[in-house]
Amino acid sequence: MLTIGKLAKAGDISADALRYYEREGLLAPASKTDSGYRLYGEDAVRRVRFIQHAQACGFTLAEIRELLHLRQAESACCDDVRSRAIEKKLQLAAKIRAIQVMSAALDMLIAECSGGALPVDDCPILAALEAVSGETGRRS
Amino acid sequence: MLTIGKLAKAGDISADALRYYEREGLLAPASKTDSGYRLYGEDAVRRVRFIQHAQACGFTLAEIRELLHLRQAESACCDDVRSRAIEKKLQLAAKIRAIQVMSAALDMLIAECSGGALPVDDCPILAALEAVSGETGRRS
DNA sequence: CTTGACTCTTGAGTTAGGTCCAAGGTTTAT
DNA sequence: ATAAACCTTGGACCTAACTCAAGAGTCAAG
Repeated sequence: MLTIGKLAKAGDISADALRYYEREGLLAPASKTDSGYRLYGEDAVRRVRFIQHAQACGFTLAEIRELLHLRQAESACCDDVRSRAIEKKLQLAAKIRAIQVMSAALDMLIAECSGGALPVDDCPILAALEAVSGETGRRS
Repeated sequence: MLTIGKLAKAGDISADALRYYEREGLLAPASKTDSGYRLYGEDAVRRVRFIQHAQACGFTLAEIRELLHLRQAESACCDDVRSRAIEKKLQLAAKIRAIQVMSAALDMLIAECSGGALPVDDCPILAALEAVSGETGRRS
């Protein structure tokens, strides 16, 4: 049995975070000592890894809790898990596209500005940011 | 002169958000009536647009405040603005790469699972999430 | 003059995933 | 025996960009 400190070290995570996971329903200690110390089994190490890997895949803690609950439910099948993974992948792709849109907008701004020592009053980037959408920095 | 409600409508933003921008030092009203109502000039519409466009480029409000202050500073030149844009573009690229790493991790999980009606106990995705890093779902 | 729409200030709440702290009890090592 | 290291609970705090609520004052139209 591991105390919270040992588990924290084993999982390279803070004890505070472990208590937070418990509050969030992700990881409960196997038991407690008479004095109230949390005691974790070896499976807790695996569960911490699970949480960390799932986080690295972009799942939120709420989603991870669902995945863990899915594992308990006997009605659930592997497809349920797989579909959640695919859904998350779609979300990530959407996020990437959103950032790419920002990046493209920035590209246009950067392209307008040769980047001299012009005073800021004449900066085409600032002008473009102020202009109505779609208007170019070109002055007629 | 525009009251906050008119400006809000013109900029398609809430009056609360405009007051928030004021607190954050991004947009102050030109004046106030005797009774304390905020009055904005036409330039406020342009400034709201500036903020919105800059946000669409991924700048935070704190960064936008800097851009606006830069415009005031006479020591600043166009290059200062350009370098901020380029820096932001690098940040966005880093964010995209981080999400791509997540996506690739998800890909590996999804590939391991043909997605049948297997009970979750045998789900290779859940197994892989629990495994130590680098270990595949293959059982010897 | 009244009604309804608008605005004011202040302060708190939201999301997510924690971190940090205080005051005190417990265990372990010397 | 006692000091160091550990653990407990509860709550405050953090970021970012707002949103919402309460209670009071203001303004325009009918």
